[in-house]
Amino acid sequence: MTARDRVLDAYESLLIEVGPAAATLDAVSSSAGVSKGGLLYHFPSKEALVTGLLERLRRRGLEDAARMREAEDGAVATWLRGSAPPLESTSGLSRTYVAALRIAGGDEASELARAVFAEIDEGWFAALRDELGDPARARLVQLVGDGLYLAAVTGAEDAGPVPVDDLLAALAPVLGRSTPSSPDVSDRD
Amino acid sequence: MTARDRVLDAYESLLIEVGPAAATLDAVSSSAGVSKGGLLYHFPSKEALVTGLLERLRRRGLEDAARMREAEDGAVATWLRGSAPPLESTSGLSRTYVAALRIAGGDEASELARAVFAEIDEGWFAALRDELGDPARARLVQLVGDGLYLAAVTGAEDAGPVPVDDLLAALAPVLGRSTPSSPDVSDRD
DNA sequence: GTCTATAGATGGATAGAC
DNA sequence: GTCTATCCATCTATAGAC
Repeated sequence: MTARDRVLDAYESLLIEVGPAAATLDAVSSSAGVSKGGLLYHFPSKEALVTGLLERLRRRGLEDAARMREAEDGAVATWLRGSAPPLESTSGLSRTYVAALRIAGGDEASELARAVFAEIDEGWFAALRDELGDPARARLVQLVGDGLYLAAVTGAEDAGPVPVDDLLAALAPVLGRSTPSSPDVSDRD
Repeated sequence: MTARDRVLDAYESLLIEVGPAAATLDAVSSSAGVSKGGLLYHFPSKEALVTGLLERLRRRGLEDAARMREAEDGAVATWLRGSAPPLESTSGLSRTYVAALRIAGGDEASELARAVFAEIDEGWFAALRDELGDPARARLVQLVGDGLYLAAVTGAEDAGPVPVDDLLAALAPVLGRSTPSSPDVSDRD
């Protein structure tokens, strides 16, 4: 793994575990196993570090939206399941998303953050809309997933594993009879 | 208005508008129209300021849950409407909630923040559950509102006014026939 | 109760060796 | 490409006048 990625991983971890205030260049560099000077070679400023995180978020977010469209059990279930992130075990998008939420509205880079959030949210919304057929229900499902993400911000992880199945059951009247076992998806590779 | 409240108002505004990093004691005090020393008389430390904000959040949150139960158009509609906060015009709970979201997971006080969020979320959940009858649908509705709050974190305010009516319409199959025009609420003053 | 002035600590960033 | 050492700005908090 490249040093650049190790730095971003460490930055994410610190943002999630100790918060933005304690995610200093010193803390990030030592956590990543490089010196402060070494970090600043890869990211010439703290803003560059933030930008690097947001670029990673954008790439992973767009990839995720594409993956949702091809998921076996449908975009809706994939969306809700992915929105209830077990942050410890995940090393991918969920972690990056929650880390980025921590710095959203924090610094100068918030304009870029806003744009990236808007772009990937649009990608997710489009995937849900294309599966559900209409924008209103797509927006509804998206908001449920967003609500799950908010729990990561408020720190309500002690609420136990999120009952995604219960949510899908409660949503059933809205989703119609498009249960996960619908066989109308051609199997492509 | 007491100086203490003016300080908290200024702190909220700075958290929302410029973020936690720039919400320094200098900025808060000058924005509130007092000196730094004056601020530190009312709040002996920055942590005390954070605690003061969280106490205000707790009080307003519990009041809001009580108000939801008595609302004319029902707890669900009140919840969704209140979760789509026009931050500029509101001076009450929504503003405090979003401000607190900005510092959640930031400092040492995050343990208290977590507890306060959990408490008021429980109050909202109970109000929705008592109106809807079962916890699964209550949780679903609550998550939709939480999703609207997440937009305040990601900064997606340019998405236009949130179509609460569209959400209620899309949720109708879940909510059953408990339309807002139910006349079973006695008018008290 | 509110102010000014200042101490003490820490963060971001630069310079330059290796 | 990575390191150490250092500078400078800024933030929290204290001391003490009014």
